[in-house]
Amino acid sequence: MTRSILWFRRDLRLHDHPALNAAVEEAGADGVVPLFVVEPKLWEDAGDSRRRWLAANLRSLDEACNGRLTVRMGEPEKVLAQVSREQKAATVHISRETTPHGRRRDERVRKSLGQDARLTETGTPYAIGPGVILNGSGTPYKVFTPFSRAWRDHGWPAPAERPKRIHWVDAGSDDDAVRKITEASTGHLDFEVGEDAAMDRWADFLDGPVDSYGTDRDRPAVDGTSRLSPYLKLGVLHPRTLLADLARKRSDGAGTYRTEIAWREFYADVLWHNPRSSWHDLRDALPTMQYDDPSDAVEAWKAGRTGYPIVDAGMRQLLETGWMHNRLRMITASFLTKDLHVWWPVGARHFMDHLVDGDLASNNHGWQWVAGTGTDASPYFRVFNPVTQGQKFDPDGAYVRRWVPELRHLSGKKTHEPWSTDGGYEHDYPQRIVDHAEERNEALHRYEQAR
DNA sequence: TTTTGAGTTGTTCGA
DNA sequence: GTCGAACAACTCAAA
Repeated sequence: MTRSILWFRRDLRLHDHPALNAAVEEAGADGVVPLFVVEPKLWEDAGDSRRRWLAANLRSLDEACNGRLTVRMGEPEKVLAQVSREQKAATVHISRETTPHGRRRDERVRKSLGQDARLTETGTPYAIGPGVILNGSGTPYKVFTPFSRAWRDHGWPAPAERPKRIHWVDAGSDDDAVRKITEASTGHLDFEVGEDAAMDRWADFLDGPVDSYGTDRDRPAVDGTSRLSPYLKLGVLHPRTLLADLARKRSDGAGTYRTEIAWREFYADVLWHNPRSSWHDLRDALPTMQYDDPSDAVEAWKAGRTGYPIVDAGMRQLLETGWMHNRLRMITASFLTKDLHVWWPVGARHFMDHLVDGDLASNNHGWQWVAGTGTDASPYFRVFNPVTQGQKFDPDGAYVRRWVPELRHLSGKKTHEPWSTDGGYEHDYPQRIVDHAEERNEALHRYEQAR
């Protein structure tokens, strides 16, 4: 008897899944138990969007496993020990997890399995596992560009073939876990659920939009980004699959898109080497920086009522859909940190609570990049001007009009400055909560003091 | 070891 | 409207 368990975590797919292949190869006719463990704390902390997205994709994965997906609720070290005993499984197969929580959890599981079963890691959610790419001195890169060159030169394996036959074994789900997933999976989602839908979206993006990605990705009113982040978050798609297809494209846009994948890999690598950086400043460059406590202004920011159209449009897109265009993530993050002078984890937490694609490494290091505490030792005087950004990247105001109905009577550059337009406020759009020019100076002043 | 060039995504000012 | 320089000085990576 060599039945094996495939413990799904951030790898909810059947294509290009090395750990699945390892499980199938080992188990053969004795079968593979496809298992998902609902961890109570992670489940509660995920936020409605991400919980719904996870639940819906689990139901899709269950279908792909012929209805045999086993879902259990509880602490993984207990659940895995129990299921492996029940099934007399020799091996629990996983994709290696590299987040702080995942690393601690998997170590606990390894201990709890003891002599009864092995925990075998095959692959990671990344093209190149975090920790692999090192510079000439044998230490981790701290700057993106040299990392991305080394990453590209290192290369990655071709996608793994999906096993031809898989003998799935249902080990029996908890009623409680099934009920939680069923309940959570109802309601609207802005993204098509499941692996087939992810592949379709990728094929559509690859068949055209990717070629103009270099410019269109900065236009929030245009559907010019891949919108694959929710799938990558749960491993419904693996970046290796994307990279293999991109290698057949010659366009500049495809190159830019590959660089974005490199950013995802870079931030995972940074987190691997600096687990504390998820919620603490990566660089202690601003030790005495003065921050303001969260106040009504932060609530206005969260609600999309700052009086700055492009900021409000982004924040409302987040609340309404669980996703925000990347250009808006920068603009809104700059507003919280530079215009409201609030410490970045406040904003990072809000994003994690609402983003369907909320990923600790990418989200929190992205926030630190904006706040000036992250990997980029670049000028602290980089303060996004919400009006200039709006006029540059949403020139006719279409994005603002889509998310801020109070401004639908405006068009063109005026959409971004209702205060200088007759009738700009006739539909009760809020007045600006701060003066950007003043707060920019205040931010520069505080940075100067902190250095 | 020392030196040198470079660093995602910006803004403002003045020519 | 467009373009280049200045912002101020630091860390990193590699020669």
